[in-house]
Amino acid sequence: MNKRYNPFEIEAKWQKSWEENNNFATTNDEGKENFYCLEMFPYPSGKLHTGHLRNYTIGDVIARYKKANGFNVLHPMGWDSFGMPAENAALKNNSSARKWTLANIEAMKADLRIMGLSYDWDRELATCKDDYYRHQQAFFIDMYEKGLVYKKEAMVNWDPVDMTVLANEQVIDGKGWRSDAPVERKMMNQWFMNITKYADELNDDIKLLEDWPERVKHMQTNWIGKSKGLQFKFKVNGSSDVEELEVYTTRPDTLMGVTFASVASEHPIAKEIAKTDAKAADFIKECQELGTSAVDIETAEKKGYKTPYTIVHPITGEEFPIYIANFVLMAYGTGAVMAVPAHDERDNDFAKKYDIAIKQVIEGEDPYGAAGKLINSAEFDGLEVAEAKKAVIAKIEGMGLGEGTTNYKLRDWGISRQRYWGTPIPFVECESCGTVPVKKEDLPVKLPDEIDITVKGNPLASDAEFVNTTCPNCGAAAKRTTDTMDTFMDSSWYFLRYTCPHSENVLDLEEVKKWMPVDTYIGGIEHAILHLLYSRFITKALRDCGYTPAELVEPFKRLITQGMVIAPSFQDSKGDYINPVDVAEEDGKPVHKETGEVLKVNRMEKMSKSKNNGVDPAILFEQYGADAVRTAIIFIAPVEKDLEWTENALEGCWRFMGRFWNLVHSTEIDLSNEKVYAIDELDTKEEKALKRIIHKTIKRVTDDLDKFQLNTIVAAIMELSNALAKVKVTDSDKMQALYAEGVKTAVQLFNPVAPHITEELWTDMGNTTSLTATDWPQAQEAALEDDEITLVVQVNGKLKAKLQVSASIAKDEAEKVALEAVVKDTEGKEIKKVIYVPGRLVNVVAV
RNA sequence: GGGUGAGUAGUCCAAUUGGUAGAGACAAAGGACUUAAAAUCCUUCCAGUGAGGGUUCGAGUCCCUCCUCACCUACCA
Repeated sequence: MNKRYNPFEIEAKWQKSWEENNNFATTNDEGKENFYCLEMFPYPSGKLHTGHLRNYTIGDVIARYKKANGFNVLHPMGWDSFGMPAENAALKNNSSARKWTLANIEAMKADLRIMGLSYDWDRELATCKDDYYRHQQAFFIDMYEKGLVYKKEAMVNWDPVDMTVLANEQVIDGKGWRSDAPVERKMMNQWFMNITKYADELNDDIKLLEDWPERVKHMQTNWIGKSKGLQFKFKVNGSSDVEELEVYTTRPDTLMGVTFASVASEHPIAKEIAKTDAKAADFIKECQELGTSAVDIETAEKKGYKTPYTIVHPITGEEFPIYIANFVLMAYGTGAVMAVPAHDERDNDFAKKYDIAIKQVIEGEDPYGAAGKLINSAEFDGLEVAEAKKAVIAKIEGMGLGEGTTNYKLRDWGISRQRYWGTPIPFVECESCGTVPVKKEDLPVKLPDEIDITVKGNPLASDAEFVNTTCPNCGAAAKRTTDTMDTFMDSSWYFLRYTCPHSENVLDLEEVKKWMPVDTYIGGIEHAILHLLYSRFITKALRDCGYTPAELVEPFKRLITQGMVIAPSFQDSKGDYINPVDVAEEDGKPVHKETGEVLKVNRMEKMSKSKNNGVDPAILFEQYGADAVRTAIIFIAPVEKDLEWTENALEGCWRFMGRFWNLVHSTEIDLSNEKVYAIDELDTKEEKALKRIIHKTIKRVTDDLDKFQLNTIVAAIMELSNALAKVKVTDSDKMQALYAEGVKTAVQLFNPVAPHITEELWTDMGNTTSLTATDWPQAQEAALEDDEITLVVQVNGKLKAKLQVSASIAKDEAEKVALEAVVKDTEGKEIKKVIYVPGRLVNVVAV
């Protein structure tokens, strides 16, 4: 046979064939186990980037592998298709967010098709379509009725020119990103999800996530930020209106060391004082003008204002001043702190600055550590910190001033967005009935397909047809809620909907039971906190609304967080970033292809638009075909590590494709030979060695796939391929039969990574069924064992000799030959000990 | 400041989980083929595992200290 490798032809051919034969429809075979393989669905920006490429290739390898291993595999894809970019694009192009989004979906779907991914497209969903979001509206109403959704006043970033609410990332240096107007802080009525109600469960269940990366679990834990402490009230002197100040502390043991209190600038006490105290008002204003960016916070000086109010120590009755302090957060705890300068670094700095007393109450060298015995603490003297915490809490509880509590950093989730392109919140504002949910049978509250997006503020609010309705309760004229939902809501349950995308109900309980939890969820580390936390929350909330089975506590069994795709960036003398496609190498230096200018090379960093260091996957496919690109993506780096993109590595994979192709197409050996010899039927060393390589490769590839060590499977297949390439038509018949067996095996093993070339070769070898319907090869145990091993002989841990011995060598015999081999090295020494590791080595300890 | 992870040939990466540091690839050099080049094939070269200490018969792997880098998080009381 002599046929040239033409990836473009065969890839298109097989993609068409898989589609026509519906090869990746989710199967439901009885007696097969189910496997749910999911990659994070993309935002349809219109273009595939290398991050997607990596994500979906990894997922596809797993899905195809599981399918070959006899699982019913659910491997769906869809679109996270609401969100601001569509509105921005509509504004820019004077077109429609919907049309733009749908066109992008089609464009990206075409790109995905070129990658040769094994999706069940019948389950495709798009969050911007009402057959998806209507169900989200339905359970949102249920959650409202269960108290998991509520409205409250909350601070937002308000752009006074565009008359719109801005997300934090749209505020740049305190100004609106588009209007450039100074952003105002404004209280607005907003919708919230009561995620804090689940804080404890979300925190506890992290321990169930055995197959999640540790660091993601840490991030989740830190984000939830559970702490135990004491919340209690000080009596306040100096005011007729304020009688007490409630504080939260994680260090109740230091209560006796309190010498002042500090409150946030937004604290009611601060506001109270500001009414009559101009200096206090000024100070509060100053605090609020301070930016909230990380840099501002880092550089800001810690400042305070001493108020005329004092707290009364609950045990000693002493009075201490209350300060308004610019570093106290209203959002955490009670917005007020009992300050213990002897044992808290920040309080210490503050006390020194304002000349406040410092009272040490714990012995020991490290004042900020939490160990030691209490001193200067009256009745608590002599207690260890842990005991003292309990004692103080008990004391304060006994006095009726407060109680031991648990506190979380986690805040309730504000989901209101004053924008058009999102899921409408299905509520109506009625003058007489208030906030009323839309009746379920009237869902969906449909987002207008076309809308005047150029109006200031939320376009929905200007759409009379959308806004004006009747009250579901009393029938009177009423107005719809015009807020839409945070897109994180859309992505917090899509994985459930995939199990039953055509169901008339929110979810089909049986299907959810069948497929959930997701067996492997693959995505970028950037979603380690919010998306995963919200998804975990919504899964639990849906369970409590009866939509999912009670036993489904966590949505994702195994989480794979892929690393970023990184590349160096290039800059010319003007500082402009030059894309790698325009860079050539001359004398080891990067130069601009057109101008010839030598470019500055920056360090490796994530491919991004701003650094113009990304490569366009479409170009790669055009040049190398999907199989080579997929292989390179898998081969270059382990899944969870950053992938340093180089064209050279891709070229290497391209060359490998050619060599692999030649195993079938430039050999005289008969590949239709189906005779498979067992290891003990083989005669020569070479035959046995090749047999072993074949079966060891099966084992290695299989084991590595099970461990998600995907880069090494490519290396193993290359090794097998290299070994096979050495076989000649002049070799023995058995050798030639082994060649056929080996090539067949290699094709099967390589299929999850490079599905097109393997299908083609499989067919060319005379097979009539698709590889997608072929079982994974099984390693023959007998062929995994060597009959000879290299026995390493060490003296005092240092390598001295290597001996070829029988694999079944006995301990005594091994030690005997080893000692003989190192006679010279042990001469005149006393042999103290001989260590024997079966099948590996003998270590002689001699002094 | 806190947390997490990672440092192995010139480069990307392996190493049976405490047992010969090298599987695979890139790059480089030489050779074969070619009128020539590309492609292809063959051959060769290169580290003692970031530094130091410890445990052990034996450490890339475990423990401690330090350095560098990356990511996350941050006035969280």
